[in-house]
Amino acid sequence: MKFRRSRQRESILELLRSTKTHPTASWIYDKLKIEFPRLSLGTVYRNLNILTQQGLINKIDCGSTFDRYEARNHPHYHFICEQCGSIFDLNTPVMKNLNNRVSELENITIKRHMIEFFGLCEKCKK
Amino acid sequence: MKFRRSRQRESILELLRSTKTHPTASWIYDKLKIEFPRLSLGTVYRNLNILTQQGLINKIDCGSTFDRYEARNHPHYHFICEQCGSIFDLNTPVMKNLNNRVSELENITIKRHMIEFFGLCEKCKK
DNA sequence: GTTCATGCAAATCGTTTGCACAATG
DNA sequence: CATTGTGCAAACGATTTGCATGAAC
Repeated sequence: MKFRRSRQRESILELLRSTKTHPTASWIYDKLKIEFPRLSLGTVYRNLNILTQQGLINKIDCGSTFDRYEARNHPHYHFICEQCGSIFDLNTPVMKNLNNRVSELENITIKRHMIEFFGLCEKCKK
Repeated sequence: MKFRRSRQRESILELLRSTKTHPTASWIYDKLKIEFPRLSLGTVYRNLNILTQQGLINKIDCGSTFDRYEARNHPHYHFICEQCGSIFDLNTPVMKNLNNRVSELENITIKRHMIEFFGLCEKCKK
């Protein structure tokens, strides 16, 4: 796939680079509506996908478009297969002191954390 | 809010407790359709929300129903405010050896990981 | 018998897509 | 001029909700 330049896409990238927040598509749409009065949300989504493909921006996701549930038993981390999307519980011990360590470093109060590890599961590795 | 018991809700909890997978609502729906032929997806969703409220199950999420984007610069972790949903980049150094450590422990190949810390941000703390 | 839960269908919301036209190289 | 990007509107898929009926306490 070959990409051409477009003023819309360049403005989206510029806008994302200029902010420390983690915008949603509609936030971007609202901002750029001033520069491009005829802009459509579809264009924003299309360009966000292209920029992600190009590795110029990151989409913050958990590896699934579905809500997923689990019966709470004990704290644990997750391993998510990048190919098939399966989620596995890990036995790796939870870092209990991590919240406190980071709280001190950042000067905020952290109550909990989640870690997702990504890679290929047994089946997809073959 | 007061909750009554319902056979549907109890079966959903039982099902979630009996599996090591991380089911979606429709997977649960399919399984329970045998026991409750008139079951509706709405009921599954309602009960999943109630069970989550009661703390009996976990919903695996990243703190946002919107896709969020950021311009990639350097690896970092995220802090997410449990109240307002804001996402902040942390300066805490990334644990480069974590992938390898966990890979050895679990005997799988981990390529990357994400950490989200949760708590209350400056504004919401007040 | 009052309140909560259910089934059903319609509505909602974020995101994607088909199409005709405009912009890029 | 061949191809990619745009705006617009319709479609999509996961989740939620309104309503009349049924179950729980």
